Amino acid sequence: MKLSKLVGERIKENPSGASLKSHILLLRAGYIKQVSAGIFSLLPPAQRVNLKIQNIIREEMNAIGGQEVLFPVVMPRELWEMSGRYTSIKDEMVRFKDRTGHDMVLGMTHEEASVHMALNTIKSHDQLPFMIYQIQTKFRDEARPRGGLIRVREFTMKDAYSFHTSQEDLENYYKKVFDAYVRIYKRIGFKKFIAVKSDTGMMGGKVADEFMAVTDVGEDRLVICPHCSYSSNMEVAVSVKAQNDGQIAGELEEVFTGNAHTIEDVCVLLETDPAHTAKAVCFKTETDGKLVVVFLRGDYEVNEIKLQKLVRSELLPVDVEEFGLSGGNIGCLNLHLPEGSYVFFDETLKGLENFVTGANKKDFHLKNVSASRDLKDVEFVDVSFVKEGDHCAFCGHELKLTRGIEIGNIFQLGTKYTQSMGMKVTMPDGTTKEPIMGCYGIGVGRSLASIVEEKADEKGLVWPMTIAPWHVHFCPLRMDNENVSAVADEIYKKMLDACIEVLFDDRNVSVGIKLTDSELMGLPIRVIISPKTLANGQAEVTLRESGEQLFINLSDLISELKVLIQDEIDEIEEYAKSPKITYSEN
RNA sequence: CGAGGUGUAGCGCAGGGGCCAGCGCGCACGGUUCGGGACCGUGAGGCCGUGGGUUCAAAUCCCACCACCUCGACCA
Repeated sequence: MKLSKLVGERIKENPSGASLKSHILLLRAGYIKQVSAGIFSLLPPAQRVNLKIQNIIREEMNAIGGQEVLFPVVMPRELWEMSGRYTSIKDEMVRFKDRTGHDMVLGMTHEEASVHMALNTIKSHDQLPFMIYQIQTKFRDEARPRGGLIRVREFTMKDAYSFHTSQEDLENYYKKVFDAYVRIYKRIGFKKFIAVKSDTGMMGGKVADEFMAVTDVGEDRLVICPHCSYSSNMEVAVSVKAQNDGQIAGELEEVFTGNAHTIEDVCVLLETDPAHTAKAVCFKTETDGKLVVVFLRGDYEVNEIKLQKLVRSELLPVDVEEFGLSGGNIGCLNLHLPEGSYVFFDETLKGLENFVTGANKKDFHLKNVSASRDLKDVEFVDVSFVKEGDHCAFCGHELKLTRGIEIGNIFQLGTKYTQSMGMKVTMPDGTTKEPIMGCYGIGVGRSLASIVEEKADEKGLVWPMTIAPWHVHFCPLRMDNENVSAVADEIYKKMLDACIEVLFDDRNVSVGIKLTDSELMGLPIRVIISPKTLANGQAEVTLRESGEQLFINLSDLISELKVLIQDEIDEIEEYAKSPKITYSEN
């Protein structure tokens, strides 16, 4: 490809409104162009990366028996009503009417379509297990797209669906997919990625793992044990909470605290610290409007996802006065709640002595409360977030908190969709059974952006050889020089003949522009010729990632480049074969 | 959906009732340079986000809307 004809432009100044490295560099290097909020066009270089990532995914999916299919983007309402998701999913799904007035939706995931494909065509246990997958555009009307390709509304996703006759068979296959995912991310070039336990959310099902590109700019908070294999999304992470010190409490005492309602104010007033308070956090259930009160140690936060599982409902904010409570003075003793209310005591209160809590009376708090004395009959549950300093629930080591971008996920779905859509297969004993499903997603564009986050430097993009849009950036300096331009044309032709993927900067522009553009675009190998190098019959070869520079005789250039390219690819493939990340039950 | 912000040339921005709407980069043409975003000259490029109002006069003031960005809520 000749750079003079490449669609897109390199820009010098940082685009306004972009703050993430991947967003800024992909814009500046001419890889992406925004069309609307969360909607982007991929320019030729980005599409080449996109296709290479897709091919890696395709190879690994095929290698574990996946059958590639293509589901429709537009689906009728009825298909989504079969699973109940036409109503359970809200504004995130785009709906519209076709010309006859029929309700249609844009596909944001394809569980329904995958069951539909198998429905009535798969009839016997003998045809299971199988896995079908597609690589296709999804549209999710995200409330707030952000970060360039990190969080978008329209995106390319690989989604796969497997069908099994037993939970055991699903679990075995699930591990295979897990390993395939590890290989995929390694082949793409990721070094900093991990698998974490996650919430199953609207997909339903029990077990779910997410693959995370570890980065400070990630949207998800992660909990990792540096000692054992435990790693989890903060949403569902468990831990041994910070120890309570067990100091002896004195007599219960009611104290006037007036306008001090927040934990901070109360602590200042009573000269204590948040770790010696029990705060109340209140919600209302979405389903039936019941009050939910959670007590937890003042320095912890409520994990609403854990809480939602306990009350089996979404949670809404609540005005506690409406339930006759005194906001800011709710405490865990002598609490009188309306019939049917939920009250939970978080495990952070277990063993807590000598603490402060609301007195359930306007303007008053209780001092010297003791869990062992005053909360004797209480059952403690885990509804709090893991906090810095907590310890691993499995090995006791201190946990680390970090952040990540979700670049893929795998779910054990169960029978939610086969059951609701009536898919059954005949078993050997003549009975029928609803197949048990797994589903497995990878965000292609998000993976592309995440690898940029991991590898790009202050000069620009840095592509791993396996997904680079072109392997070689051929950059002759002084194209006004007749010798240079003649030799350049010749070398370019030889590169093409040798099937080297090359971007040829054929422009007659200044050296600075050529060099900075090449660094910005991030191709792994840069080949320079100039009057200087030609005087020695050489080309200068620079490796983008390491900056390593070598001079190669023109006569050996093509063969040397092929070796450099192949070595780099081999190294990544070799790395992909040794999975350091393995599936863990915890 | 909540809070804040921004819309002026392809990009980054200035101008905030009155003359012809500007600067830098980029683009086109000519010339000189050229191994780290060179320089000189000439030129093209604007519904000042949209609609309504105030005024003799609006890019500028007022109202509404739209779009986009940031933070939060939400997120298979």
